[in-house]
Amino acid sequence: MSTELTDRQRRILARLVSDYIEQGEPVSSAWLAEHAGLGLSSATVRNILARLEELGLVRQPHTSAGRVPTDAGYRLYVDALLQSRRRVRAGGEFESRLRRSGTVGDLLENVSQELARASHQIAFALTPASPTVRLRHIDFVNLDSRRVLVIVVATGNQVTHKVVDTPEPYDAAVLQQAANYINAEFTGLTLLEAREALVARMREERLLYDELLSRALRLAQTGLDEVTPEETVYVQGASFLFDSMGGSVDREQVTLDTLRTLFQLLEEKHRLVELLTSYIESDGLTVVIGSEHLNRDMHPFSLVASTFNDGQRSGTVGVIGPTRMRYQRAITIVDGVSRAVTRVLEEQKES
Amino acid sequence: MSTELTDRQRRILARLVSDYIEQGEPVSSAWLAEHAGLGLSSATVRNILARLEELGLVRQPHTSAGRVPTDAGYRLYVDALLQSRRRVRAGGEFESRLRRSGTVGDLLENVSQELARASHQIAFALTPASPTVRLRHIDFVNLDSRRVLVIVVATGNQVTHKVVDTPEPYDAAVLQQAANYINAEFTGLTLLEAREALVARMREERLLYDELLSRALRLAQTGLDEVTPEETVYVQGASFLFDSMGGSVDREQVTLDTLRTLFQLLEEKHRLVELLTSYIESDGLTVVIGSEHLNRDMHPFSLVASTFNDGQRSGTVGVIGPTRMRYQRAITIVDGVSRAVTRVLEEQKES
DNA sequence: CTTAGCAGTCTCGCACTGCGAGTGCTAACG
DNA sequence: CGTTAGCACTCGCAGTGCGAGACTGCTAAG
Repeated sequence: MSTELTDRQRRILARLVSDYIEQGEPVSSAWLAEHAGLGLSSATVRNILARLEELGLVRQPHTSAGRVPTDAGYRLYVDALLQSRRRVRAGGEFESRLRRSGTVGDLLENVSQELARASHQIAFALTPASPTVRLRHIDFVNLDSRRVLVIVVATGNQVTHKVVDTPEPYDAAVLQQAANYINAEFTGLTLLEAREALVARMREERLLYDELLSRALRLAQTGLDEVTPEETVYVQGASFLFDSMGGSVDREQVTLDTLRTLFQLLEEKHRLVELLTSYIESDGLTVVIGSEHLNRDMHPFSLVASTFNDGQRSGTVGVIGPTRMRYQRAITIVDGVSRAVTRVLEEQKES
Repeated sequence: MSTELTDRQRRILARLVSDYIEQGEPVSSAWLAEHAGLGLSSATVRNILARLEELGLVRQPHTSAGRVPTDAGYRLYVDALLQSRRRVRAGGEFESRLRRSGTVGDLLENVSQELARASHQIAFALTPASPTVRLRHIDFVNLDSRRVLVIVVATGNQVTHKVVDTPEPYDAAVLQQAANYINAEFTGLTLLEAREALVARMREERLLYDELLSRALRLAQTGLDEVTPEETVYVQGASFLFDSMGGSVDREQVTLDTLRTLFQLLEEKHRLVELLTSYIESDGLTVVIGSEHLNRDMHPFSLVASTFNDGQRSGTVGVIGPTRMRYQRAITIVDGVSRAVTRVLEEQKES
């Protein structure tokens, strides 16, 4: 592993991986000799392949078959891609559609749809619960004697709501007052800051013994505590996964069982979020290939993701597909979309 | 088809269907002779089966195989089940969880989860856009000079929101006033009624030339127009579908391709809604079997659904599975859950 | 109408085979 | 010493043939 590859080895490997990705069949030495562009005979190529196999970069499904990349082989290939990456700006038509989405939710939904459509793979977009999201507006609606609907609007026009049980009944006027108070005093703070400011204020007000205000404050606190904007995930294009298991059911590494497991994973939002957030690298594009995943269920699959960040809100967009994935394509698309998202968010922040 | 079946034929058919459902293999005449409880020889059973086959109720996959029900066969079986139905009250633990869900959305999500869990099949719950839903609360949030976030709370605590473009800027005070006005005057009306009342009021107010109020009213109207609570669908348990294609890939009628098509259908919410709402019968339980579906893509599958209705809001819950489904079980579960939903909604309406 | 018996049909699993693809090795070559 | 031609060898794969087993439909007798 530690051994550096010669240039020739690298080129053979690259060709092998990309041909295998396109064709889906083990690549033979003869084919490489003829098409790799180096003037080599198949015998020489065989020697090189044997070496690559020793290094764990390729393997043969059975004795008399061509070579197939291992996850490590894909890794080298992808790393090379990432270095010589050209940046492509996503279609302007798409970006203007993004610009038109009113809320972060709409935006991410559009993103996941576009990603799935363009990459023909399963796509996701999420924005995790962020401590830097700021309060924009709050509202209380009286439901009955013991329950109040709390509606919180955060930056990004993210609307969340929750019904909270209250120990004592409130009447509409108090609710209105509480909302007005918070909206006047605390908007622009992060949710955490708002909560702290609220607690501090309550301590002061206690001294004043203003019963009404004090109760309003208490309610406001409960509301803020419970209605934190959650992480939201949008997943699109699940049906594309079926493409990855071509006609030959048993030959491919993606079996019905692994597919099923992945679907289960996708259905449990919290597990999915956990998985994805663990890959949010400091910045930029991440590719996780097959067995590099910590999660066993993901071993047959690769993930191409990119984080976006406008300083206030971060998030991840990307695609999931079989390890035999068109990485070049996926990387270009994900990168382009992610940049578009960042641009759009930056713009909206200014306004 | 028009011919009435004899009692014996019915019993044979019922036994055949239920055994096939349990075992998944074509049922032979010998097996039926021994286990059907009628004191008949296999030869006699064969005669009966031949007759049932003429009637299109059963068929044999190949010459020397046992019989398998056709969709028409399932239909007869299910109709018999529906007549002699015993009602089972769903677990109280589940019902109390339902009761705790604050909004209609939460409730339906809980329902779909419970249905999937209990039936081991893909489950859905939806409430369509309903003209009888009433306005509970409205709120406007200023975003920038041209955009306003409108938040509508309807009965059932259904919160919907949308960003609307406005031709002219509003300032916060106007928005506040507009919201207050609508909340004071129009809550309790259906959305349609509210809209009409608003238009009528605008005509009056125009005469008064109160610029501020008139603009507030206009905004309110736009808001109500655009933010109609949409139908929402919750789907759970998609991964259970994989169970329906047991090991023998080619024998079963559910193939990879049909599965794929169904997944595509499930992903496009609007198509799914269209499909499901078309089955909302006047009342009660509906079972749609295989080729009875209008939609070709649904032919390999059956659907068991039940509508609920609390007078104000209607909806549908149910499950989807292969035509070889445990109908008895599915019907009991869906029926129980649907009744539980109705009860819970009725209770909440009173309070 | 029912039933025993029987011939006929079709699937399934198994073993066998020939073919083709592709490799690894070896020996010769520049 | 790297490269290459040649060759023997290994396997997977698809096709074939065969026997066993499972059911049926039919017929003739009860």
